[in-house]
Amino acid sequence: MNCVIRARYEVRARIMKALAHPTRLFIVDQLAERERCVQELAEMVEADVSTVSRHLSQLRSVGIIADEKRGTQVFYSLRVPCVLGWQSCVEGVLEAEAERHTIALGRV
Amino acid sequence: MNCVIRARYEVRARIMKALAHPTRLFIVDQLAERERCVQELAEMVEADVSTVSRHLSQLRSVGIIADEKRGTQVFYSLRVPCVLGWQSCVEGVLEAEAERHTIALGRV
DNA sequence: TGACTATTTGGCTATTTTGCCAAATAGATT
DNA sequence: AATCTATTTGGCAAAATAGCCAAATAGTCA
Repeated sequence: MNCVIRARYEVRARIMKALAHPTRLFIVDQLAERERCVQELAEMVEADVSTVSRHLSQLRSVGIIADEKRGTQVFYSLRVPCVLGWQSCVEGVLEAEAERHTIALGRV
Repeated sequence: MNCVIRARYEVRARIMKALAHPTRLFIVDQLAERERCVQELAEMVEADVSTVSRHLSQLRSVGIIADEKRGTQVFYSLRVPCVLGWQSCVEGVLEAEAERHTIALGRV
């Protein structure tokens, strides 16, 4: 794998990594519904505001969400809704996995 | 976020995380073409065979790839091809990000 | 059986990630 | 200006991840 190819996969991995956390996946789902400010999300996930701020920062740094400051609050919104489409595939992975176990058990 | 909801997002995150690594994304792409054995992939990514074996183990543990032993070799193949579809969205994220920078620069 | 090959696993270190607290920053209000 | 609120950032410790070497395992073939 040469240098330029590797760089391409590193960029992709960075985007995947930004989503690869339960709290961040939850946040993306919430932002799909409507924009939210930091403390609102912090209450929902029951984590420190600073922790949520860092999660949001990660999502924003790869461009998945957008931020807009209004007054003292910062409202975050989903910039790239197609990430929601991944979920159906994730469910597919889970189904395939369940099926595999069924087959494995069936063979006993 | 209650317990059962959290558990659901943790499962999803585990699947995302399995893909959130440049080497593993590369491997998935290669397996989309055709099945490969461990050493074949190790040569391609220029990493230790044991390292690649562990990457494959992660992908298999969440059900994304399948393994089949034939002789002394183990052939891996892509079980859930829909993960390939994520790439077009990843490209979309990158484009949105590029556009954001363009606008930002344009406003200077 | 014994040697050989392919893969996995144990053990280790280095690096990254996570989450909290405390402090800093930015904007609004009096 | 002083204060108050919302958010971000510095710093830290705990946990997870990555990669390599060496050793163990599983299968093949003489």
